[in-house]
Amino acid sequence: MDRYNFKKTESKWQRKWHEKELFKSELNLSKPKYYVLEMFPYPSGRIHMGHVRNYTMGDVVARFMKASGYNILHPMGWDAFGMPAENAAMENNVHPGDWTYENIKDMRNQLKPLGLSIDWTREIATCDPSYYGHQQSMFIDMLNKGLAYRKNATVNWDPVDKTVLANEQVENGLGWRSGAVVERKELTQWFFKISNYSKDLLNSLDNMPNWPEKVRLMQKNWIGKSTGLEIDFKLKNHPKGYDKLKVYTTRHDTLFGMSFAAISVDHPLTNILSKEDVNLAQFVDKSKKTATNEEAIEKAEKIGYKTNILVMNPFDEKKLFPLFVANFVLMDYGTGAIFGCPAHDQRDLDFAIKYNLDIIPVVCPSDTNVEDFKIENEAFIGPGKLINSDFINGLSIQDAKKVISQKLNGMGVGIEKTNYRLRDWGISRQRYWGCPIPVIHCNKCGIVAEKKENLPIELPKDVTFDLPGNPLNRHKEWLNTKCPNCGEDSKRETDTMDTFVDSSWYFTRFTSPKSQNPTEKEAVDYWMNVDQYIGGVEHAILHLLYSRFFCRAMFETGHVPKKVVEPFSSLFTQGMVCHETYKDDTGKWLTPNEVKEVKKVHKKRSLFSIETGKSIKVGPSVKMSKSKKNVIDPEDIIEQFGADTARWFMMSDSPPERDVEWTNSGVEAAWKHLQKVWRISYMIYKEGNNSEQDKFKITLTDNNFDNDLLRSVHNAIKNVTYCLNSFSFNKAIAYLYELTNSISNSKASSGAKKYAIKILASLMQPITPHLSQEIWSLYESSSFLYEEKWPDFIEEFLSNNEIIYPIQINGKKRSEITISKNMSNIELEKKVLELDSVKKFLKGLSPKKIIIVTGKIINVVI
RNA sequence: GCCUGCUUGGUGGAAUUUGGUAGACACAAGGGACUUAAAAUCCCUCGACUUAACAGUCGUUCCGGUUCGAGUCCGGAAGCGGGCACCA
Repeated sequence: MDRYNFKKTESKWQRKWHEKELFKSELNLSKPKYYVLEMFPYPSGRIHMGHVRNYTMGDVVARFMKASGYNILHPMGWDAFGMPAENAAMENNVHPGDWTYENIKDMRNQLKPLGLSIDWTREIATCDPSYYGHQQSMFIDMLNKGLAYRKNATVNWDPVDKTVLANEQVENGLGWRSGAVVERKELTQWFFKISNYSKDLLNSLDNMPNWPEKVRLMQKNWIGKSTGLEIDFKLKNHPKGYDKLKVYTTRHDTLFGMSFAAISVDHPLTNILSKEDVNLAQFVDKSKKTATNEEAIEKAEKIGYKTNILVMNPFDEKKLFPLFVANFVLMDYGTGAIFGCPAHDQRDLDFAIKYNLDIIPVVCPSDTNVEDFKIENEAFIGPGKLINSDFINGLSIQDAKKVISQKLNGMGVGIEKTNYRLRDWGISRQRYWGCPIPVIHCNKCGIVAEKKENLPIELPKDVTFDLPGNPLNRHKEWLNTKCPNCGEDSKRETDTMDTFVDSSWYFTRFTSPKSQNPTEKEAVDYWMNVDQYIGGVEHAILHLLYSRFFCRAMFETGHVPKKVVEPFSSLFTQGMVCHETYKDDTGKWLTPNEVKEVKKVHKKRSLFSIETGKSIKVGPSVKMSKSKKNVIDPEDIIEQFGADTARWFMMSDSPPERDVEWTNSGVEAAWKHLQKVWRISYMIYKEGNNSEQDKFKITLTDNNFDNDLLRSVHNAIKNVTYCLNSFSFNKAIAYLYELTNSISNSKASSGAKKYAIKILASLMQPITPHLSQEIWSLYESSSFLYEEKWPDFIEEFLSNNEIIYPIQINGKKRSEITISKNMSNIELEKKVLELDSVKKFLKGLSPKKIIIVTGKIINVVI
């Protein structure tokens, strides 16, 4: 018998599928559609195991839904703009475009041997002018609708390289190349008005049952709706024309616990004051030497600068509080100013202790005496009754808020406001390798959109990366242009778009990838929405939220129908692929290929370096990454074991939403199992004569071996179908193991086994398409299993007439009983009490209670 | 720091729906069959402790609660991971 030759078989079927254009999607209004999409990859040049896992999952879904009768769209593209290409350009003196397209070619070649059912005719790359030109056109539409605008924002500024840094390029507050202390710098930048949709983006989350709860929760918190009060505080010693300070608070009930106020270092008042106050200016400079990300700001020591300005309590203008400029007050949230109530806010408390400010408790927990209630190092944020608070004493927090709000409102200094944490989306990047923002700066007309007939504004090819900063700023020919409005000399915008813009609409472009417009009505109406979107949980907030916003903008500018405002009907977030880490005696990381394991002795593993022969320390299993060298190259695995083995292993064992650990033994087990499936398939094929399969009737007979096999087969169909529908690929595989073992141990007739093995091949097809097709073709030489219908299970074959009940005594399993299905509960109780194993515990007494959960369990309470 | 999730044998995990037999299915390990031998394959054992055996006690990160019954529900703690707006 032939050993299963995966190399020959896999390439044979891939070739045939390609020749038949099996995976090409056609719009067909008479058929229900199903759009499967995995998050498209960044073309780094090498696929990794995370890709294998992601794309196999999508492929399993696509093939399963195809068999279930849907018209499938399953495309692939490249998220091709971004920083790595520019870094490569700087390091290796290659053009980012050449580098990117070379990588795309390599990755496509690595992806294809996986045998994915992808329609490659729809492939797109976001760095292609035929893609980003449409993005520019939609930007202009958004500009005209007021959804794109300019305002000042802070960036990470490297004062040595004189360039803007991404957050990931800031390491411990220092620029990654120069090592200089990074500063915050203000630039005028382009923004999308996502804040227009805060409410809608939040509320719609409640109508998305097929998104993971945790993703929706994270987005809710990110959008961060709060209801509070905007209070105008009167100031004393204020600069001219600045007699009021607007503060937003959600805790106006604690107003009488106030002991200071603070404004952001970026607050307009700070700017005014620091012109007169050298020390304040220094403080501001010092505070701005932090990266722009929230984590750095939050973790930095909370410091403040006391100004001469005093803030008045609106109810008692004799009560005056110092105004600080503080580094932890964010200009982007609320009004950029707070009032501090140290007793009931941890940050305020830390600040008050540091600057020796009053700490007045104003909310007392109801189970504590006012005299005993003390605030020490921990602020009290729980519920309680108001104390030390004049006319609101004794009220609940809720009621106190109401009273304060009404009073201040009546005085004309307070207004209730709903606030969102969500900020407008800053899309400007001072970089070359991104989609150019299609506007022109004219001295006469100001900001003017490029004419649509001039799109795409292509990136100039002849650029160099030998100087810091954006090469577009140095490219005179590209930079200088005529104003589309008045024809005068003017300059192009040199900012390019955030790559999240590229990935915010690619899924709509797949529906008509070659259209002369961003989308094509008929195609986008038919194919959208994405029925199943699959990708990493690290995209839970930004990518997914931006896409939801962008689709709303596309709807308002007429590019998609209304339903597309929520483009992803179901979302699945998959876990990462992990591997052990290895370090040698010098602390250097080693790749799994550089390590050899000698046979275990008494469960102790010993590993040594192939190169030096010295022993190796095994570290924890973490996400595969180049830096820790714990990577397995999918190409090697496919070469050694074939795509089906890689696919099978990736889907087995770990549930898809969790991390999976790559182990050699796991892959080998997968490989052995697929060999076994082939072996028994081939043996069964050779058994008896092949017209015997026609003689086998799918019905219960007096052949009990056949009946048992039939039961196994139909249970497997039921379970595998259920598992594939619910993304439980690991469980589906467990059931496939079970069915394989049943067939292999069965003494059924050869006709029954032939029937069983064909079902097995069908059920395995989504996961191991090549092997399954090869088995299928033993019997059905001319048909593609991909196009065959999914098998249905037949209820009457699922079980026999007996049922086994476990019996508990006081909730502990002590015995079991086998009875016929239709026995009454009264009869059952009697039988149970007659059992020796039950009598033993009863000791002649009668039980207090017998609980029978039909079909599940019996509990005897003594 | 803030938001969010996860934790079950030596290992990955299973226990669907509304709380109902903890350890399915695999891996590793140990033993055996076949073989001159090896590879491959097949069979058996496999949470811990007690016991000659029957059987029993404990056991789902930890502490506490609800229940006839808790891996599952509630309250608290610890450990590990993801995100934090310019990585993609």
